[in-house]
Amino acid sequence: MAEDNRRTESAPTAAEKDFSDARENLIRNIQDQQPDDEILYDLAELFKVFGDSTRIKILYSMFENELCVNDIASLLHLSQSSVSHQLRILKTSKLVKFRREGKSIFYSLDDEHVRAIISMGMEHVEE
Amino acid sequence: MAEDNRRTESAPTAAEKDFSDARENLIRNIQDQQPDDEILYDLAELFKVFGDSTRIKILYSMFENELCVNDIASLLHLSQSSVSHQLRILKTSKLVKFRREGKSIFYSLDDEHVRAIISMGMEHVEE
DNA sequence: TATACATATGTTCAACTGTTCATATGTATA
DNA sequence: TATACATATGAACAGTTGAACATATGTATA
Repeated sequence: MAEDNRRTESAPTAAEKDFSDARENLIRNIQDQQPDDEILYDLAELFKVFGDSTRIKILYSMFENELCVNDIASLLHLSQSSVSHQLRILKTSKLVKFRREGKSIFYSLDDEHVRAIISMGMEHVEE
Repeated sequence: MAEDNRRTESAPTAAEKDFSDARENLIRNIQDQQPDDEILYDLAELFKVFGDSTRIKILYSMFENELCVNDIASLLHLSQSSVSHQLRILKTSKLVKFRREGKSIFYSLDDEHVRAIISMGMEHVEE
């Protein structure tokens, strides 16, 4: 009952052992090189923001122009509330910036990264 | 009761009207230039795949190496099932490719776009 | 300061998503 | 072909999320 019943096959050969040792080393190296969980979490959060078709449409509409909430709402046939909610998310994740002019607030893409990320994604999709 | 009560303010000036006409033109131009909804939907779907920390970790672990399911599971302390489920999603969206070698299946990033998108995101996050 | 316009916020709810567990499929070898 | 290993799949459940609605805040002007 207490005997070793883990394998009915023969013991690993020396070559097999070398291979599996190398594999374990590789895994440990990757573990060490992997960025902190927190950074990868933030990275996922960033992409999550791009990962909604309403937000992508909003971002795309601002690709070359600054727009205010009502512009976007009428442009994309969305409710004002919905646009405002989504813009808040885009502001929070620093994907858009804004400036006030009288009663209106003009939104635009925050930096070139945003454009670059969208463009990269476009290339991948348009294959 | 039937009278026009929409505005108690004065009628728009000529300058105001010009501005609002120009604005409407701008909106129509953007509408025309906007890619098809279907493409923007696909784009959002693509980013949605990047938008999960488990999948990002998996992708990152394959940044420079091909790995098999169990490698990833032990590397990231995830269940085999979870890794397999996520790899299926990554396969479906063409972010990873794979090759079989005996009992194992080695996964790796599908192309340079994937690396580029992750790198862009990293730059944005690491500010 | 009352009114209209522009934007923001809070809440509720249905739909979606990732994980887990159990199980199935595929592959190599004794 | 029986066994072990590697991966895949299916179902159920908890947590998350976007949309809609009502309402609040901020701003300009009469």
